[in-house]
Amino acid sequence: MTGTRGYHHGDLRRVLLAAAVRVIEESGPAALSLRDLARRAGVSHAAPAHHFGDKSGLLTALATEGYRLLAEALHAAGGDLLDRGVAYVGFAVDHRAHFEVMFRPDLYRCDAHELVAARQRAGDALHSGVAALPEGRPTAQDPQGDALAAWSIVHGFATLWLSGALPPRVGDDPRAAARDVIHRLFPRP
Amino acid sequence: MTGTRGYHHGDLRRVLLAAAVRVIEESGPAALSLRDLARRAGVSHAAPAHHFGDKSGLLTALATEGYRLLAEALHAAGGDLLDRGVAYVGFAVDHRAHFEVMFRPDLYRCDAHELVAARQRAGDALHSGVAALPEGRPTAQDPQGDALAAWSIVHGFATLWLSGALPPRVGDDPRAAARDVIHRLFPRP
DNA sequence: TGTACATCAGTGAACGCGCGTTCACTGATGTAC
DNA sequence: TGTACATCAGTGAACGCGCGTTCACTGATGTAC
Repeated sequence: MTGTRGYHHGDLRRVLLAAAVRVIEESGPAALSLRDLARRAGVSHAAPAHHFGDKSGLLTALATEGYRLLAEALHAAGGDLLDRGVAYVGFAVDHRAHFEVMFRPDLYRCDAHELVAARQRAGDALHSGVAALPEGRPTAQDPQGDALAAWSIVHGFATLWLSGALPPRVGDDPRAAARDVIHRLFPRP
Repeated sequence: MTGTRGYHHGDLRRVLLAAAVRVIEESGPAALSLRDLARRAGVSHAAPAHHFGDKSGLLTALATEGYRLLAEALHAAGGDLLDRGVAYVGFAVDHRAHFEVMFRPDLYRCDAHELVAARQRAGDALHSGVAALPEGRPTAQDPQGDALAAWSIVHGFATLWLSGALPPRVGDDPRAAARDVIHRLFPRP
């Protein structure tokens, strides 16, 4: 809050996570170092270890936060599958650092309790959208197959968008472009 | 060929690239170091610089090789879009190190001449599959939209598969699972 | 209201490590004559 | 067939750097009495 701070930072954990997001957005997770984060937070280089133990502890916290944010975003999008798909892409674009770390299980501890729970909740939100598809569709007898196809197409679009591999023709509105792509998988009558 | 080698290695460039593939498959591109590659090749640590200049030079060569292999794989799959999609996923699974580097443009020099050419050829192979779709389809008036959707769904499936995010239920045959997923995007009459 | 004490967050010096890069060198190979 | 020379691939010692980790410490905060 105030410019000067005392011996105790007060909010260091949150500040370190925010700094990590900034670093990853700029240079990717490989460029992350605890010393650099401490420098950015204006704190001694040994301080981060107090909160996260080590680097993979910090990334575990970041991935957990990411799964929570994703679950929230999916729920906020409502029950329609198309909207949920767009929300998935929107999450990836708005939180690219979280998104990138979440799908790099080698970077963090995948079996951490809080992380497992958050991931489960996000997965449920993903699947319950497919259950809401109109009945009488050709593939209605295999909703899990539909869920996998839906996940693939939104995840692929988001990944390609973030890597900058898409041609300029696609435009600069990821949500609109994603909506069109998803619509081809689940056409409306 | 023989166990002993003289002062000159003879095939160091190729051996270094192969070692890089192994390292990336084991630990990801972040774990790559020129000194480690030299060690694995049984060569002094300064030798790699002779062939690649620096690390991003080596990764540029690796990405270029990747785009060449992808273009080959797509052409070898024939003209059918479904088969090309399956081939894309097969390439990603069989050459995960190449695949991973190719879509991390921050790791290499994207404007290198050979790389640009190879990427162009792979992109053409991807698009010409969509052109071969049967006419009279609902979205036939927008083949570029179809191409983007197809690319998204195969890229997403491949990425999810490689990251280990897919549930066990999907099985252990990525090509078969990919075929089913792509089929939902382009159903056969 | 005041004092004593436990707890916790952050400090700063020290360590060893692997890395990339540089540079003068040396051994092997090929070519010209 | 032999010699001289240019070229190139690989060597090995040296450098400085940023990193993670450890550890005894110190300052701030909260609680018990």
